[in-house]
Amino acid sequence: MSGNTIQIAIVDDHPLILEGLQKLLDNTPGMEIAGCFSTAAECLDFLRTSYADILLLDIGLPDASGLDLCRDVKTLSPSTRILALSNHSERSMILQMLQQGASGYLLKNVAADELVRCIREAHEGLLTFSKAIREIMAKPSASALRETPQLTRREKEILLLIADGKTTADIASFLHLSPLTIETHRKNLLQKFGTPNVAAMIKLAVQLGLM
Amino acid sequence: MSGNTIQIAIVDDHPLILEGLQKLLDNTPGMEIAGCFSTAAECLDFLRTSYADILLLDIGLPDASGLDLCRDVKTLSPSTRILALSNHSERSMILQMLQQGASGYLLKNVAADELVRCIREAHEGLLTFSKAIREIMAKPSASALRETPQLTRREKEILLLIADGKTTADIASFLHLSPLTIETHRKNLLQKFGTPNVAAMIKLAVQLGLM
DNA sequence: AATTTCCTACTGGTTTTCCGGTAGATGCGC
DNA sequence: GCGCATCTACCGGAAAACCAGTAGGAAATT
Repeated sequence: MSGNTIQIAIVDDHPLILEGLQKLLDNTPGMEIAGCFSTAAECLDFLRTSYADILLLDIGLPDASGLDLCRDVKTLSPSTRILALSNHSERSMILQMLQQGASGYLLKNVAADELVRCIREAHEGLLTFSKAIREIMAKPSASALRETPQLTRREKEILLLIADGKTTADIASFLHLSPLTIETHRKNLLQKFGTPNVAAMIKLAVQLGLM
Repeated sequence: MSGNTIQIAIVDDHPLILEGLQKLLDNTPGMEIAGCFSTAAECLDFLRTSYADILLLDIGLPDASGLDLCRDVKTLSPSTRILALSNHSERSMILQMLQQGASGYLLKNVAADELVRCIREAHEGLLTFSKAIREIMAKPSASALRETPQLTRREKEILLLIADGKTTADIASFLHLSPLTIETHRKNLLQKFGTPNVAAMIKLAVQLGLM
């Protein structure tokens, strides 16, 4: 697989960036470009037959979302470390890429030496970020500060059970309560979240980290 | 607020750890212990009247979940940087703490100099982790590799609308399709996710990063 | 050309949720 | 002791979701 040089694949639909990265990394000792692609499909094709230690992945590709591609790459080649490259820096996107198995996240305005450092760290099996990202992530996010409905103990308990796919009757017998009681709690939950039905409520609850 | 020394608060229900941290940090130049607490309630009380630059937060407290406390602290004192301290190192917990606004995550077996480094970095407004955590996070997670159901374009589209709280009728008129068609898609979605109802499906979908 | 997948649409029936109330018991804080 | 929040429980009815099928046409793949 990997010799003593780090094999790097790059996927980015912007030709200039692709060229720039290619030149930079080819002239860096210990690193080697294994392939350059401008679409998700090409990139996945490559990984079906060849190997890369690191994949620099532009998450703004035209033919697939960064999240999908990240997941697909990890399925195809779990040991390839993915470094996400992006122009935007929304916390939620960063967190989602990490959830999908990315090993790091860099803004595209990253300095050359910082990029090289991040590739090295990712190759050593470490999570890594450019400094700008570390600053953004350490700031309290608006979404984290979004007021979470104040739930009672019972309500939290029932919320979890609902999210597990239990029906009112299931929950009632599980908690040894009347189904009517559970219905009341369910009703209050929907009201507190301000959502019209459980689908929207569960989405909100998961995004707020309540599960 | 903060002078030239970093004001540190600690909350941990394990007396030994509390003592150890206290001794260590009090003997570190540039750092000062602002308060030590063994329960979430005490900690929140303190923050209502006093200030800390950094809060070392044990996420295994008896009287509140780490996530709840993190959220409450951030609401009470948004500029306090939270460093999560924990014995367990599940990816999902780490991601959730970050979502709630934590500035870093350390395992309790962290070395003294690493702890000091992390506190300094967090105080500078940077996201920071102990090395063990960076290793764990860079590994492909089981949950990320959990096979995501293969959804068609239509199904993804409808999944998002369902998660937004739209009813079958809403979606049908929005997409100019028969409600019966939407029902079929909904049914297929439930089957592909293997969930008994939308509540469980939406939870899974959000956790898989599909939203 | 043949096969598979996807999108569309339907039948008919059961279960569950959703909505609008009301209301007694308990425990907690002021 | 009084108020407030919480937990419990109920009614009746409308709306929506859920289940188990069938089926034709379009599009992509082989």
